[in-house]
Amino acid sequence: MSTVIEIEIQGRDVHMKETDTSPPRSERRDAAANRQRILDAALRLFEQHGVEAVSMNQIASEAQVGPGTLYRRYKNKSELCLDLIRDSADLLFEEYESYLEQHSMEPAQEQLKYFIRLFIRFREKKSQLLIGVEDSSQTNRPKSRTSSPIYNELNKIFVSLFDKMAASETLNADSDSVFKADMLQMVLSRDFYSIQRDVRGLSPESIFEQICFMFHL
Amino acid sequence: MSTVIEIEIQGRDVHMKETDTSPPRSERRDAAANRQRILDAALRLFEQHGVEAVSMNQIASEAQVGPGTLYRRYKNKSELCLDLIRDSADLLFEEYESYLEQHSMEPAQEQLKYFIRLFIRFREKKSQLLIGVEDSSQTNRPKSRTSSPIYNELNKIFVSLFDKMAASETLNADSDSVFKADMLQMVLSRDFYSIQRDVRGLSPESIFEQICFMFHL
DNA sequence: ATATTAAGCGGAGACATCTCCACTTGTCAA
DNA sequence: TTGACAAGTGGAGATGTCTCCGCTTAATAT
Repeated sequence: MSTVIEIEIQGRDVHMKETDTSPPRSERRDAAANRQRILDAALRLFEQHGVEAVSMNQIASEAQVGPGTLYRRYKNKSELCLDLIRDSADLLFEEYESYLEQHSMEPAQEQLKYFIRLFIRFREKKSQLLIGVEDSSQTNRPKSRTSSPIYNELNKIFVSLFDKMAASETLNADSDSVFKADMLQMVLSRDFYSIQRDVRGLSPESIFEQICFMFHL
Repeated sequence: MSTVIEIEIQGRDVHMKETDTSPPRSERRDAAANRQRILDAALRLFEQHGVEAVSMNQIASEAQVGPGTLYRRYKNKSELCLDLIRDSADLLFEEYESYLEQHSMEPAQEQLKYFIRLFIRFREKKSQLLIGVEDSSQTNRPKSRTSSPIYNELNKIFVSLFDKMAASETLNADSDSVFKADMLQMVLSRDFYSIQRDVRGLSPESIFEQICFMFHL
């Protein structure tokens, strides 16, 4: 339990500043260096060969650390991708925040449409890494997708938007916002999105329109 | 290419009769015996330890064949599960056919609802094996889910039903039946269904109702 | 400076998937 | 029967994921 919390804290430290000698026992300097080398190596290999084609072993040896060291930080490739995409994801949320501040009076429907558009752009730009995040490797299957922090952040946003929409509608039936949100995320997930894009041949714009239609937006 | 076709034919032979000495060069007797032993072993192990916990190696050695022999027939565990579930799936489709014959005049909407109910029952009864079918192991990822024969059979049914519904509606907008069908299948897939059932705590009935609501049924 | 100590390291190895290919064995035609 | 041959076999091994655990070492207290 405490372990999990500490790792969480370390992760945030790295994202905040460089020289941070605050009370909660900072990350060892050599460990930080290794972490950076891992991230660099992973990014390089991913760009060169594609996320799917690169193995954890390759990353480890490219970063000149043992496999154990790599797995110590990242339970699997999915978590590694998550770390690599974290900054972009934060940017996505920030962009949405700043939009919200300037369009706080717009109907929730429009806000939702804006966010969906934003997310689809994100998906297109970071497709490779996002796919990496989404398929958790076999061993820790049990919870998988739903447990990803990004999934939950997104879910919170969608639920609150659907709630707002339900509240503003005069006659609304038994629509469950959580169900709707999960469904929307399913539709925006790799599994569905890739089928529509690559198998069915839809453009991102068409997909957006179909989604809006299905969710009455 | 020809290989694929022949395997297909052999598969059907086994499902049709026992002693079938028809022209297209039947399956060797010893091979058939092995196949049966594999199926038996797999079913036994799956029931005892759960699908996810059983490895292809275990199945092979339990069936007293080499790993190569096992993989010769089934590219992965997913295909093996498919073979084990095939009969039940056929039954599902047959049950639907016979329903259709007796309710051919009902609105497509009702027919669709009936089929969804049928499928949810199927899901509940065969959850273990169905999950096994749905997650294709890593190596042949590219196409995965969409390419499963069962996925396509289901898709055909859903598309035709949505088409029928669209036709009977006087004012219908740009609703794409294929998109809807894919979406419905997504919602009935392991990924989504399990979340709703196990994480969100919904009962099969609630899930059914939510689905109907979301698809205007 | 030095000792203490837990974070961090790395690689051996358990176990999984899947391929390859030299060998065996039913089957069929002669 | 028997020989030819394709269908079928099995297991070694390539490659991958992930764990375990004894050793190393940076950070802190003395």
